[in-house]
Amino acid sequence: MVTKQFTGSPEDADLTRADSLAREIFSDIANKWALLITEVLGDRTLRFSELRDGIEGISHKMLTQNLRMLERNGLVERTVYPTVPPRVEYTLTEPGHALRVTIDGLCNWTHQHLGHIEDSRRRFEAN
Amino acid sequence: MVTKQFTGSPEDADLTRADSLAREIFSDIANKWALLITEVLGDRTLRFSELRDGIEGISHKMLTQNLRMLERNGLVERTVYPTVPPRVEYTLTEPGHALRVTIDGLCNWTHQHLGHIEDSRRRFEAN
DNA sequence: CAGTATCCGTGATGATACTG
DNA sequence: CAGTATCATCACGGATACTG
Repeated sequence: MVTKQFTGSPEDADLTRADSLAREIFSDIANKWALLITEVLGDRTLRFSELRDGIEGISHKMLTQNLRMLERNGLVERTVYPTVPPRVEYTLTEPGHALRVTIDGLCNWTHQHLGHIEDSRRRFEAN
Repeated sequence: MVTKQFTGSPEDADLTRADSLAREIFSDIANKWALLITEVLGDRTLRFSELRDGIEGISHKMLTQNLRMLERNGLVERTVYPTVPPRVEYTLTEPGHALRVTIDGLCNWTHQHLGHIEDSRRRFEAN
C-alpha cells in the first residue's frame, strides 16, 4: 500500500523501500496535470501542440515537464520524427493505459457527484 | 468530462459551467494529500491526531487545510465532541467512500507497476 | 514545431506561537 | 487535543526569449 505503516518486522527494510518508492510514484502521478495529460491522451496519438491545445490552462513548461516525468516513469512513449520542422508524437504505453482506466473512474466520480458537492459547498458556506 | 472541449453549441453555457466546476473539483481532489487522507480514512473513524500520525510527512497545517476542503466538498464528515480536551472525529461520507474506491485503484496500479516503473527509470537515466 | 533556458512573482508549505 | 494565525522561505509555475 501507498499508505503502509512501519511494523518493525524483519522484512521492513524492503517493505519501506518499496513503500517509499510507491509514495514517490504516487506523488508524481497524483497531480492534476499528469492525470489530465493521461486522460486526454486516451488511446490517441497526439503531438505536443495538440496536447497543449487539448488541455485548457496548461503552460508550455508544465506540459513539457509532466511529459518528461510520464516518459521517465514509462507511462508515455515519445516518438521523434527527424523532419523539419520536427514532429513529436506522444502515446500511452500499456501501464499508461492501465492508469488511464483508474483516472476514468476519477472523472466519472467527479461528474456523478457534481450535484452533491455543489449542495455541500452551499451548506458549508452558510455555516 | 473533466476534459470536455468547447463546441459552440447552444447548451454550452451550462456545459462549460458544469465543466469548469468539474475541473475545479478535480483540481481540489487530485492532489496527493487529499487522496492520501481519503485512502487512510478508509472505513474507519479517526481523530485529527490519528490522521496526522497515519500519514507520514503531512504537516499539521496541510492536514487541517485538506480536511476542511474535503469537508466543504462533502467527502468527509467532521464530528466535534465538546469535551475538554476536545475530541474531533473524521469519517468518510458516501461520496467519500465512492471516491476511495477509485483511489484504491490508483494504489493498486502503483504497486502492480512498481517494477515496470523502476526499469523504465533506469533506461531513461541511461539515455 | 518542439524544446531548453532564464528570469521572476506568488502561492503553497512548514515552523512557530497562541487560543479555547 | 484541535484549531487558527502569522511569518519566512522556497519551489512551482508563467512569461519570454532563444536554438535546432
